[in-house]
Amino acid sequence: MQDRSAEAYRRLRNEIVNGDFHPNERLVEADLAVRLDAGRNAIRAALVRLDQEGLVTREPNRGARVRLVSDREALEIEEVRVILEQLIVRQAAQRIAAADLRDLRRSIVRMRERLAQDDPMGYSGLNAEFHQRIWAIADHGTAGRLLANLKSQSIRFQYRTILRPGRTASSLREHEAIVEALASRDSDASEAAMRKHLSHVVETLKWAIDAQRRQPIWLPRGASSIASDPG
Amino acid sequence: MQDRSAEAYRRLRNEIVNGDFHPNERLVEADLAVRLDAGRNAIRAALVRLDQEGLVTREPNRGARVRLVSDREALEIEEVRVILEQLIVRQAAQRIAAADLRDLRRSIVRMRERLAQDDPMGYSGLNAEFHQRIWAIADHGTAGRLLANLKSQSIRFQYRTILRPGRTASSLREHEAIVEALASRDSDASEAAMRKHLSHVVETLKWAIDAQRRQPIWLPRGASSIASDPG
DNA sequence: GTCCGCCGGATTGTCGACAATATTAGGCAT
DNA sequence: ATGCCTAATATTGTCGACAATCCGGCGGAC
Repeated sequence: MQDRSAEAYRRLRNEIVNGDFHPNERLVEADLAVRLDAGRNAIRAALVRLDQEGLVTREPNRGARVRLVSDREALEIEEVRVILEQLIVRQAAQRIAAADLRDLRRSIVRMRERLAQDDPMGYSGLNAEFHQRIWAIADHGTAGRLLANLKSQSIRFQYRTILRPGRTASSLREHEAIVEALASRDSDASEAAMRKHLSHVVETLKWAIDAQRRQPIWLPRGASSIASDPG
Repeated sequence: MQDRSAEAYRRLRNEIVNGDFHPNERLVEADLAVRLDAGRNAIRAALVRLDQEGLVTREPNRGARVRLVSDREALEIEEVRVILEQLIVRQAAQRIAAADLRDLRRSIVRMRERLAQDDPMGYSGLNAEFHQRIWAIADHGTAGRLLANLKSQSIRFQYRTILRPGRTASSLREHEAIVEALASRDSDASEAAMRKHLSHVVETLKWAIDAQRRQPIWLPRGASSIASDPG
């Protein structure tokens, strides 16, 4: 593979991460093949990859489904993310260059704009970009890969955390603190700032999960409020 | 897949992790198919999985090779492992039951035997088992999965660390300290003991890498001292 | 009315053949 | 002898067909 299959993989992955499917929705190879204009084996290879990546599950002779990550697992993922981000920001503090710092500050400015325009969705995108920029600065391939993977698995939950009132403003302040710590090239301070930030993220995630428990909401791709198919 | 392919995947994975191949050795689909008695597509699926897992690399139209992890990457992996093990042992301290503690102490006893018999290889196996037991106690699926994956990637390096003189004895003492901390159900103490242990592991890894740089050794599957094929 | 087993459609798993691409070997000119 | 172009080989990528398996519905027994 890596020719047609890589294309199918990318497109399918995007659709899953974007939330184009219901949780637990069946992924029928033949359907995907026509929809993505690829051979069935290309689809198969893509599904194997996505399975290994944790985005879909495959059962023998029963096909693939988009994987539903449980509340508990979302918290686990976030726990791991916290410590990985701490490791990374610590390393970033030691390697950061002037240009990097400028980029980060620009990110902050743009986030401030989104906050002023009351655009939490736009803010969320910039937030992801901000963290990825730090990964790039740290240049820690292993940790970066793992973080990217974890993020893709839990993205459905991230969506909900956006809705928390007042969260955007505090998030911005925390980001500013991280940048200042990085500017001083102080690993300990950077890690502390990141830890503080992420502890609030975890708290927000718990809030989102509780809110979800009380009143489920989620209707992607025009469907009734119940998520999974009858299976 | 998941029928024949899963079998091929397991066998191939074992062979790679056991070091049956040279680093960078080519993995020709047809050859593997006859050797593992599986169809070529089963092999293909297995290679895709192993690629995603980081054990092999695949280039378009050029096939798969067992992945060579660099010295730098081995250190990165160990860094991540350190923080993941800390997270896990902390959680294990909160969940550990009497039976778990008994098992851990039994592990220690067996390790002591190996040390007395001057059997570092046997000790190394028990060492892996010891850590996995802690993962099981912590019951942190996400972190456990990541750790298992990282370990398989860096196993070639672990082999070399075994040879360090006197390392086994100190390792055993550090393990005992971890068990005692776990016995008191003290998360902070457990994390500290684990951190101390792993800092020595990292140090030993650096030593092994340096030793390797000075005098390369490695001759799996009857071959000349030069590792990769002429390609 | 309910439970059980059988049948038909839908979907995945496997195989073989062929096309596309890379790699090697050989020949020719210089 | 060296370097370049071409042919031959080795290997991967793709397709189609068929077998194996699962799922749901239907009818009969009680």
